[in-house]
Amino acid sequence: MSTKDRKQALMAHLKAEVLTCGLPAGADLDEAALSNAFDLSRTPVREVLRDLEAQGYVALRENRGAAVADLSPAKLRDFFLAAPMIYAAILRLAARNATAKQIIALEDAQEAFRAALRKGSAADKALTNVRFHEVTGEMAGNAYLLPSFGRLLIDHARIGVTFYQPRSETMVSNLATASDQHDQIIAAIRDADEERAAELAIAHWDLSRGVMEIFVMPDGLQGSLGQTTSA
Amino acid sequence: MSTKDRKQALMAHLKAEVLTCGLPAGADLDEAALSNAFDLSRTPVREVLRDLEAQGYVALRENRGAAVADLSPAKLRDFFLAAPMIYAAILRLAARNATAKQIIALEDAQEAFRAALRKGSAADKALTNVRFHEVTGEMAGNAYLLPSFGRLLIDHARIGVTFYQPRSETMVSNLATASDQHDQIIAAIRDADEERAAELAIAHWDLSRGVMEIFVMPDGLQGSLGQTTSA
DNA sequence: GCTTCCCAAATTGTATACAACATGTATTCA
DNA sequence: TGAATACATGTTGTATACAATTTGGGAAGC
Repeated sequence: MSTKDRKQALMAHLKAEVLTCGLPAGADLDEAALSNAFDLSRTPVREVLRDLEAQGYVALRENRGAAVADLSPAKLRDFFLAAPMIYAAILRLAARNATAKQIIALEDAQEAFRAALRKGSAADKALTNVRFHEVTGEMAGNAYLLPSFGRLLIDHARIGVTFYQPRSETMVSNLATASDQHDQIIAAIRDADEERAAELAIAHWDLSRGVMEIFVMPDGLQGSLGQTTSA
Repeated sequence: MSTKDRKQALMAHLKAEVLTCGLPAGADLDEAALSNAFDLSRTPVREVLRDLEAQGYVALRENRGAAVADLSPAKLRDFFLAAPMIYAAILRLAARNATAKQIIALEDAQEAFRAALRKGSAADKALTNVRFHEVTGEMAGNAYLLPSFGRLLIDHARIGVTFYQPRSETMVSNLATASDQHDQIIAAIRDADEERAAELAIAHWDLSRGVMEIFVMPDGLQGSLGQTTSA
């Protein structure tokens, strides 16, 4: 296994851990630990961390190492503002530009997502969902939109981790709806129907927004004031 | 002068050179040369180059060093597609969120731009113009839009270098119009008039588009077919 | 004369040693 | 007892040495 492979393995590992909140927002990353865990010297490890910072996965603090990018309320607000516009633009361009090979890749991604829904872990669901949207980004292929889209996908996945651990009937049905929307998105792209693709982007994102609202504003706990027992 | 300062100097130098096309698109960057020019070892130089890649200034090719990011026709097309949407969103958010201090910074940037128009070099004009728009980006302050906006600004500056070396009456008048639009943008932001700010974004960008069309499709050369003398 | 292959030189990528900085602890003095 | 400072420890940033890969030129073969 060459150093290049180990470097890519480190990259993939950290990406997956961040996306699935295996490494929660704000978690410190130790260069030395990563070095010997992946059998690399600190130099390439630091390069990987810089790359991940560029893509929005981690934050580097001067003389104080790397940490998983945080998700402050202010950042969530930014997310809600930017996501619909960017996503609609991405799907519109995807419908305009997708190649036959890319459409097959999208169908494959959707198949993997469905498989994860049936029998995968929460992490599998989050990662396969991200993969589906990444393919739409590749279809759009706009060098100026992709950096923003990538960052949206990262935090979309992290917020949605709750989504993929369905605790309520509503969430189970939301997951099924999301999968259906993926199918409709594929159809719109195959038909090169830009308007429909843009509409579906908004709809798909509205669904996620509902989930996120549950995440931010969960149902109040049962019980009277003064009760302090847990379970 | 500490190493940190020299590192920042290298960063600033390369950014300015790329923005003003002192280093043209595609130009190779030599790590070793930069190292002893700025009295740094190759390690921090490489880190700077990676940062610049993340921001869209340069491209790193596997085992073949860094080069100034190119400006292919395909990328220009991406630019024309994404710029109006992103820029309108940025100015809309700027009008919504700008603080008093930021408005002063924007006025200062505009003053510097005007000064450059009067008696600055083409590079000064390009850099002060970029600075003006960077301030609007800071005002918008949206973590998801800024990466895209930054890349647009880089290539906007590079395409516009021709713009800031006015060779024709049309271009001189365009420059004056651009400056006027900056003033109107400041006013819209000060009034927190989002709609007006978004309109001005489109108008300001349409002006630039005209310049770029001249850039891409200049007037045909005079002279008959078969002439081969130059000057 | 042209192509192909191989080697040398240069450049990029990695490892390690060293320097600078930050953090936590213990000791000392008020 | 409390606070402040000095020091020890660990972590980050930089320099340099080394390995691997690319590139250009020259010699050999067709």
